[in-house]
Amino acid sequence: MAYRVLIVDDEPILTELLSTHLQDHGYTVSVANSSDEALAKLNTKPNLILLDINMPGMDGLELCKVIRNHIVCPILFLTARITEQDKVNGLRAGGDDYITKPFGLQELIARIEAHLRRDERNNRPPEVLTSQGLIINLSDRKVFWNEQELSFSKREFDIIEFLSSNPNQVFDKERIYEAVWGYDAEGDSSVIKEHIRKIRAKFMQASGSEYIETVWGMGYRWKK
Amino acid sequence: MAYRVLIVDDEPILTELLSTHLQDHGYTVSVANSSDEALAKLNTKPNLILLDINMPGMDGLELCKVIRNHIVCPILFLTARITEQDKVNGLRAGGDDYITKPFGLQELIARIEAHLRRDERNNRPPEVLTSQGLIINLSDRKVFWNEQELSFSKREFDIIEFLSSNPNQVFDKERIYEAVWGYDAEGDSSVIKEHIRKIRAKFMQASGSEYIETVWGMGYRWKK
DNA sequence: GGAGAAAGTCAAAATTTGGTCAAGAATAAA
DNA sequence: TTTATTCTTGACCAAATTTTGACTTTCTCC
Repeated sequence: MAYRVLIVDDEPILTELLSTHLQDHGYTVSVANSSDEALAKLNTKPNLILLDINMPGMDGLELCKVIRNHIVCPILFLTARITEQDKVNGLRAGGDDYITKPFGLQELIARIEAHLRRDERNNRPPEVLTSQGLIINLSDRKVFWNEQELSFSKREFDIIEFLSSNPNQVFDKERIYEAVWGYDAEGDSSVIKEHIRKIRAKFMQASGSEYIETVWGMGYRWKK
Repeated sequence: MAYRVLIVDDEPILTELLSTHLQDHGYTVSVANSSDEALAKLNTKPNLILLDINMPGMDGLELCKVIRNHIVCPILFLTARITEQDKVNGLRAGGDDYITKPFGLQELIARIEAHLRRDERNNRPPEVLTSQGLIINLSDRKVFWNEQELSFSKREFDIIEFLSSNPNQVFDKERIYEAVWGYDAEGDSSVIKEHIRKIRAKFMQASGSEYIETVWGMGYRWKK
């Protein structure tokens, strides 16, 4: 899905140029040539906003504060001024970065990408990032080994989730059973060894590592 | 030291019954027949709270939230209701477990013990640091001599845990056996000398020190 | 020093535990 | 419905641990 960028600047020549360039790089672009227009176009829910500081009427700093009341996304100021005081004002207003005119289009793209990446990371659901290469995304319930996605059944993922969220701690089968099946579940906690076997097999095939360690007589632990 | 349990229920017959039963099992019990009384009795610093959900005035869920602002300990709800929604509400309010009326006293004791055990484990200081170089990590159940990890079986570790947590104190074999195997375990406490031998051998090989000292005719002590 | 009790040693037996497998039961998908 | 997937169970094996008992050593006290 393409990222949406909102460009706010009162110089049509510049906005046209930027718009074309960003579209060439795969972005979906909205353009606003005034503050009012910008506010009206917030409903496009941009992933990132490029904002000119010098505009007639409500200027970029003011606009930035207003925008912040509505949505959370990276806001990059486009500006000619670049005093220390300007930076402070911009950050106070809720901006994320400055790009001084004139700027290279390459640089602009690079900055935009950097901010989108960071934003994505911040808003990303909590992940357990274990040893390099392995990503366990708890809210999507997905596991990646490098680029490859490993598929686990519900119970399997539940066990992985519980153990990997408490790395290095040993949990006996009763405790795991209680955590995954529910404290009031009835049944034999020996099912766990079967699930553990399946989990290990999948990890082993993909990554060559088992991740779950047996502590004899005690239970299992997630080896980080 | 006996665990302290606070029972909060507006039915005197029930609280009386529970109180007696828990006392028989060695617990120190406080009883509150109302929410107000319960709050007043928090200063007994209970290790665990049994809380009736259905009470006049502030109900158990509300009370639970309030209690959570004061102390951290397992809170078990006593309840007749048991819908899925109730569980969610209870957990949201900060409860740890549900026990539905009517319940067996056996089960109650078992649940209480399970929670106390877990609580103790979670609140345990992460590691015992004995003489330089030796690290005994109780929650991970790992022992390090400098960088090297020493491996111990369950019983071995349990013995090390018990002794090293009470350094310099002498315990006779009966006492150690009771602490590690359980007060109601049957068997010959002479097994201990064999385990001690194994433990000593492992420590000796790695560190050149035995750590466990024999006090002739008395028992063993952890030499710090 | 010697008797007797307590602790240490050792190897083998007994038990417990975890891993594996196959098949049946339950659940979800088509 | 059929089909496929997942979950659970029980049996079996292998490995690791725990216990046992016979034996030796060490210590204490007379």
